[in-house]
Amino acid sequence: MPTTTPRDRYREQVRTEAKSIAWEQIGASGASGLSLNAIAKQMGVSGPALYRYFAGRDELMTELISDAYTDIAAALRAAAVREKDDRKRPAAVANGLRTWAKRNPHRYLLVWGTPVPGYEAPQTTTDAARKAMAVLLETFAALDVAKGRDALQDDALSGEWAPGTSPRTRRRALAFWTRVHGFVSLEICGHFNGMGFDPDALFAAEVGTLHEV
Amino acid sequence: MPTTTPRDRYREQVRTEAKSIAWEQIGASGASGLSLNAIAKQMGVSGPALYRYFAGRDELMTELISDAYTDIAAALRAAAVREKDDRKRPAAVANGLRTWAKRNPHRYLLVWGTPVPGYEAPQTTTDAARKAMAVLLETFAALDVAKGRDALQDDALSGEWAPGTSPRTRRRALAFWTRVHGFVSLEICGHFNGMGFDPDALFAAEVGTLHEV
DNA sequence: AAGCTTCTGTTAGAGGTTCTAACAACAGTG
DNA sequence: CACTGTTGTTAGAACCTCTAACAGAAGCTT
Repeated sequence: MPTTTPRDRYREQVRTEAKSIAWEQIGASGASGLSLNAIAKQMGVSGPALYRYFAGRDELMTELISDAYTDIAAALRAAAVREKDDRKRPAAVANGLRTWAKRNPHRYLLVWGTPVPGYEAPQTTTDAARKAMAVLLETFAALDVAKGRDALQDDALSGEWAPGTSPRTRRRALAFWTRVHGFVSLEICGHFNGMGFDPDALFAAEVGTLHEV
Repeated sequence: MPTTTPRDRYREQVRTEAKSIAWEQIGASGASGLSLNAIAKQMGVSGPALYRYFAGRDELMTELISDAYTDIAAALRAAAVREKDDRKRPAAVANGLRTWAKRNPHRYLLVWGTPVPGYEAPQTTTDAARKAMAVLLETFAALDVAKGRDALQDDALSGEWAPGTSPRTRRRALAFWTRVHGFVSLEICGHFNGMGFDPDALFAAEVGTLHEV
C-alpha cells in the first residue's frame, strides 16, 4: 500500500507545476525551446533545484511525451464512445483526433512528429499506443460483416499490434491512422497555408473514403 | 552578367562544405543538435568565423530546408518522368517519394515534419513547393478522362495552388500527398516499429486505393 | 608597384543553456 | 533531542549563439 506522505504530495505537486509550465514554453517556442532553467526561474526557484525532480531535460521531455500519448488515447476513446452509431463512429473518431490535434498541436507533434533525440519510450507510452490502436481496431471491428476477402494477403498486416482481429479490420485501422495522421500533421504544421483550398472539405472527403477500403 | 570572382567561388565552396557537415550533424543528432560552432570546429576554423558566411543558425537552417525542398521536388519529377505509362505513374511517384524519404529521413522531416521555430520560408522554398505539387497535378491530370463529377463541391479544393486543373485532379493530388505523407512520416519516425505488420504491404495497398478516389 | 578597400579570420566576452559538486537549511522519524 | 533524508542554495565546468574589436590577406584602383 503506497501511503502518500506530505512530502510525496508536495513532490508530485512541484512536478505537476513544472510540467504545466513546460507545456506553456513548448506552446510558445516549440520543443527545442524547452529549458529546465527557464522553468525553474518562472517557478521562482533557482536553476538546479529542478534537478531534484527530474534527472534532466530528457527525462522531463520523455514524461511530457508520455502524458501527451495518454491524452491522445483518451481523446480517441472519448470520441468513440460518444458516437453510438457504429457506421458513423469512424468519422467521429477522425474528427475527434483532428480536433484534439488542432487544440494541442505541440502535444500531437511531440507524439507523432519528428522524434526528439534523447527520448526513449517507456512502458507507459507503449501501453498508451496500444490503447489508441485498440480504439481504432474496435471501431472497425464493429463494422466487420463478412464481405469477401481483402485484396491483401490475409496475414500481411497481422502482428502483435492487433491480435484476434480480421484482416479487413487491420487494414482499415491502418488506413485510418496513416491517412488521418497525414492530413492532420500537414494541417497543424501549416503546410496547407497559402494553397487556398478548403481543408474541411478535403478532410471530410478523406474520411468518407475510409468506408471503401 | 554575374561574373564569379575567385573570392565568390571560395565563398561558395566554404558555404557548401559547411552545409554538408551540417547534414552530417543533423543525421547524427537531429535538427536540434545542429551547432554552428561544432561545424566550424570540424572545418578546422574557429567559432565565429562561420558568421561571415551565415547570418546565424536560423539562416543556415533555412537554407538547409530550402535545399531539401528542392531535392524533394527533383526526386518527384525524376520518378514521374521515369515511368512512361500514365496509369502506373502515380504509384511510381509514390514509391519514389517513399524511397527518397527513407534514404534522407532528416531532410524529409525538416521539410514536412515538425516546423523549426526560427524558420521563415523564403521565395525559393515556395517555388520548390509549387514544383512538387505540379508533379502531382500533372500526374493525375494525365488520367483525367471525363468520368462524372466528384462527390465534392467542384470548387472546394480549388485555389492558387492548382490553377487550371480539374476538381478530380486536385482531389487526387491532395489525397496522394496527405496519404503518402502520413505513411512515410510515420514509417521514418519509427512509429511502425514493434507493431509487427509488413509496411510494404500496407504501402502498396494504400497506393492502390489512389486510383479509386 | 603602392595604396586603399574589402573580405576573412582571430580572440575576448556577454549571456544563455545543461548538469555536477559542495554546502546550508529544512522536514520527518526514532 | 538528535539523526537522517530531502530540498534548496551557490559555484563552476563545458557547451551553445552571437557581437565587438582587431590583425592580416586578397583584390582593385591609381
